[in-house]
Amino acid sequence: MNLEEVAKRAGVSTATVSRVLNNIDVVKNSTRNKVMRAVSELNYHPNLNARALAGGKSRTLGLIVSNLENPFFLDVFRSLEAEAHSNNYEVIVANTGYSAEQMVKHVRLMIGRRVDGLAVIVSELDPELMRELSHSKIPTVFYDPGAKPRHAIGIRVNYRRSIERIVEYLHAVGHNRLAFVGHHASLGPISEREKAFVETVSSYGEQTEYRTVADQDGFDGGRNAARKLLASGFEPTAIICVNDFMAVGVLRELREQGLRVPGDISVTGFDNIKLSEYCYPPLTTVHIPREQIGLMVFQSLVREAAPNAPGRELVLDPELVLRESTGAAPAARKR
Amino acid sequence: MNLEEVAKRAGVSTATVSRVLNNIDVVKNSTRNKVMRAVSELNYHPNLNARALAGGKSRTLGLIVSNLENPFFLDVFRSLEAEAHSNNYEVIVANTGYSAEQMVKHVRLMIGRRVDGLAVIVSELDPELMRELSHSKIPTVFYDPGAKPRHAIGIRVNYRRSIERIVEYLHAVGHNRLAFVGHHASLGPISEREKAFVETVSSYGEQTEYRTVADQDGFDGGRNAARKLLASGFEPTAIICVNDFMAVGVLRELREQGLRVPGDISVTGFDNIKLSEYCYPPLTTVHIPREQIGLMVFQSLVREAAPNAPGRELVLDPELVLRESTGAAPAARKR
DNA sequence: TTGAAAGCGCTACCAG
DNA sequence: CTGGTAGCGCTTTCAA
Repeated sequence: MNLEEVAKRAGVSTATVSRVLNNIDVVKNSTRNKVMRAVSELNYHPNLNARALAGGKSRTLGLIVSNLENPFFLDVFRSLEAEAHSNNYEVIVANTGYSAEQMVKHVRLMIGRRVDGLAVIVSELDPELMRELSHSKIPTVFYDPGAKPRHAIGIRVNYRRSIERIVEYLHAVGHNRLAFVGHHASLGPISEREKAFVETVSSYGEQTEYRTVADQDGFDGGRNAARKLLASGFEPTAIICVNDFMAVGVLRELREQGLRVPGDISVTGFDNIKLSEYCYPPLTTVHIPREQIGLMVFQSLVREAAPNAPGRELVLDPELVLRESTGAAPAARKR
Repeated sequence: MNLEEVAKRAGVSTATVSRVLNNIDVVKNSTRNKVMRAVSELNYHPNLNARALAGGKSRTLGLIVSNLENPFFLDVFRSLEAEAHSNNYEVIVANTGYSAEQMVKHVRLMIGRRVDGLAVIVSELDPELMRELSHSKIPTVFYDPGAKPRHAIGIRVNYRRSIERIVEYLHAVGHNRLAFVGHHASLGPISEREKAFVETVSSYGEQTEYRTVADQDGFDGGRNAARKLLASGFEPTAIICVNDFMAVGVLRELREQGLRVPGDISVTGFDNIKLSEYCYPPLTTVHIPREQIGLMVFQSLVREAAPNAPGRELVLDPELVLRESTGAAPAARKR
């Protein structure tokens, strides 16, 4: 089924059918109707591949994320998609699962598909790959939630400040043995959150101890991290998690070891995903506006968008959300 | 950047480049190397749209689901994708959010993309749409997790039996006021789980009371459902949820109303998503093997697959997973 | 307002 | 083993 058959049936040329299908309003109304009828009678669906090829654009955006299982990424996807849809764009998601191999593969796929824009929200960015990408001339947005934005695109979440607020708050209510739970992909120099943690805690001087652990992103990873932490002999009064997703895993391990939250240990998350309200106890966390991120990503990818060009630079400041997973440090506890 | 430029650079014809890129092993090794070099020097990425157009196939599968936020669907996606990848296929997901409009839109999009196969795992199947789809000649698998499989494709989860097992178990430990929490999309005649619930409970006769409620799929929906249920005056000894996702919402509402689980009320989920182990208390649920579903979907879509054709029909039987969210009915409680 | 025709980049068939 | 070339289905001038 193709344009030609439709054209034949409607008694017009393929050019005219194309015009009708693309809402080019030079077509006489009666002609348009004939075409429309033929289209529906034949149950015709334009071949998008041919369209993209001939037209040189796909009205499709690509989004590559590290872990769709983590609601943070899913939320960004949904928000990007919502914005895209209302601008008549589509978005294709790809999940790397933190694998560099998958990352390469999906980037190439996106290039192969000739997406009109690509958003890369991952932690495993390889410089070589970035070159390959920029070489492709596809408008791209990099956003590494575990690090500072690579290419200035006007989105900046102040992770450092967020962590500071968490630590300050905990310190204020008496916590002096803090632990940070990160995930592997956020280790190393790129981990803004972890760095911020270490620096902030260090600034309190000797009387405040800290430790960091890491495992995979996810429930299991959080649980393992907590287990390792507790097995290490360090007895934290509070555990700061790199995200809510892992925090839920941490909560479980604490529960199983008979530790009360926040009675014995306070726990904080990060992102403020829906689950952070529904887990037990509900998590104290930092709200990261995924909707805004999706919106900004769209706007920076699609030039034609940005209706009233809102400054292009948006710094998202932390908003601490206090819930039941945190409280005052246990008064007297052996060191 | 296209085949021709690569061909020119390598000093061969486009046909040869194409052969190399497609691993057609008639190419002399030295020639292949020249081409490979040109490809990487030019940072060439084949245009997949052109490829699909010319080749008549995309090696891409489409998957449409109701609610990616519900880990059940995400798991099916990941499993389908894993299987697809290992067979050199790609999969594109689309989320309807239970909206019929989105459903139509995405089906058309998939047809437009000329996917080589389409899996539709939703609750909002419209007969008209199904006609449109079958007209498109794209191999399709329908699988409605809330109903019985439409097109026999060899996957069948025995939902009825699963619900029966849950109810029997609860009844055996003394529960006699049961409630079912469903979601809107699973209402009506298509809701196998709800029907099974009603019928099973009814079979216990007068001494066992029951009620059903429904709300949106999700944490909030579960919570609302629980709230409505409790506000109705009915005092269930156990709440059977259509899936784990909603069950977590139910748990929260019970907690906020000061009801203990399972002390005052037992709660069950369905699917056995990861979260069911991590919520509090961990959910008694029924394990639904998403990995198998993804695998079967792939095999029924891609004929060339199914290496040792495993019978094509797989009935997945329920496996009850007992955890802490259920227990004996509270001994003496006012009716 | 409409039609004819030249590509878009690639595959696959036919020769050689 | 390699090249030439006819499409794949659609968009987009250019003319009429």
